[in-house]
Amino acid sequence: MPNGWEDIRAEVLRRIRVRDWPLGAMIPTEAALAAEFGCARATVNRALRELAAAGVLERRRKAGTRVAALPVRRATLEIPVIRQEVAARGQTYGFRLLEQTTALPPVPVASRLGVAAGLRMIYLETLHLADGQPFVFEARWLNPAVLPQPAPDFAMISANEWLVANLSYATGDIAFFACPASNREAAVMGVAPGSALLITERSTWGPQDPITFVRLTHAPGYRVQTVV
Amino acid sequence: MPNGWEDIRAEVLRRIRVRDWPLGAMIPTEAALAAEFGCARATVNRALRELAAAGVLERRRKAGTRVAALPVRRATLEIPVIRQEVAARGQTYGFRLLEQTTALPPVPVASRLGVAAGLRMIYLETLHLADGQPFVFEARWLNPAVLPQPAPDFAMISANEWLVANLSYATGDIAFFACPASNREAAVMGVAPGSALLITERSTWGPQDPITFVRLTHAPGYRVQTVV
DNA sequence: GATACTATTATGTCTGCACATAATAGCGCC
DNA sequence: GGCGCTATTATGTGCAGACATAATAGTATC
Repeated sequence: MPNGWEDIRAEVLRRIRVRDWPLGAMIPTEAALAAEFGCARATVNRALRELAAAGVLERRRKAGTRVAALPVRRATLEIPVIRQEVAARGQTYGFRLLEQTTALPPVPVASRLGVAAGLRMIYLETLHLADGQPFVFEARWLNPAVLPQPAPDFAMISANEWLVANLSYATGDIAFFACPASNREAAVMGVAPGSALLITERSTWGPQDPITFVRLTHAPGYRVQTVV
Repeated sequence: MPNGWEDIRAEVLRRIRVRDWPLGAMIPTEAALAAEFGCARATVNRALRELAAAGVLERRRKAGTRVAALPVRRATLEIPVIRQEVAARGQTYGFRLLEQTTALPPVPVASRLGVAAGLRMIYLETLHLADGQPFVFEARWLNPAVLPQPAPDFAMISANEWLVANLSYATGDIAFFACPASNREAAVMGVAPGSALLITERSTWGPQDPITFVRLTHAPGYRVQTVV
């Protein structure tokens, strides 16, 4: 009886699930659905737009709306600041700045970020601790141009957190993969060399400039968890 | 000049980035912004709603809209059918059904899915191939109640694909983690035991019943890639 | 038959208005 | 001061109508 956009979204989803509208099939126009449900076209539009954003429908002007033929699942990850992640587990957070230098980044890092070949960048190694145990090993290349003068003291506030608080809303990409622990990683994390570790790599760009490339080595057993 | 909702979204984002509106600060009301930009409140609403969905703003009725204090990055992963993933790399896809039995699932699987303790489920092992090389090893527990009669032949169509095509739009959760290759995984994937492998685990529920739990073991070097 | 233009059509967006809803702020009362 | 009710307010949603836009389908032309 209440025909809000969420009701319409639910009804459309139901018809897809019970194969009233099979995969790949066209569905009625917005105007037709609005007439059927007794609501404004804007309301149907809102419902269908949400479903299209979720990957359930495919819409094209003039062509109409069809049920996605091979639905692509879209999962959303939430990537909090590491301190928050540790706190959310009920553990106490700490970190140690292991190294800070300025150097030429390796070619893969420079090309990934798209910085000039000869640009010297800040290199930071930070170990994040949960209840005193190694939690994440952060190896970061940072574009010095994005830092204010004087530069923040990354021994006091972790680079991870400073960047989120001061250069947020940048764009970037993220990758996850598994990697055997290098000797350095093994020593820092306190695991055997060759152990299977989950790695997160992130590249981040600001409005104009590249900002940072970071490789996070997670402690064994770490899971990236998602709710669809 | 054109003050569409995307222009307003861009302008709001710009003001946040340049700290016109600092992290955690309240921003003007929809009505005020509509007056400033010379557009309808609905247009401002659309822009702010999108930014709230992206995690940039936090909105509460009556309380108003504020810039998120500690922005949580939200990354969206697209999880295609394995066949499509292989095809997208320009490789030829193939798969082999290694095993199909009916058995009691291990307790962790049963409890994760929330099925009755004594329910026998279908167990499938499928090896997905890219250009003939092992790409993903799929170990799946499947609720027999969701299958039609007669059951599909999972040697002809992979369980992965049949489920997407026939039981799509279910909900579930996804986890990624790194794991050393077991002897079985090492043998199937053709790698050394103990190699670092990326594992994906997915649990899926339909409207009423649990559907499936699947563990995907990815070939070495596999990356889960995201664009924010 | 091939190509270029045009009409049609479904979605995309905007406006201006209205009412619903949730949560705060203020008031009165004890 | 502390409690509970009420008024206010910002967002959430809805409607009807309008125009914009993109893409198809059809038509005219060569």
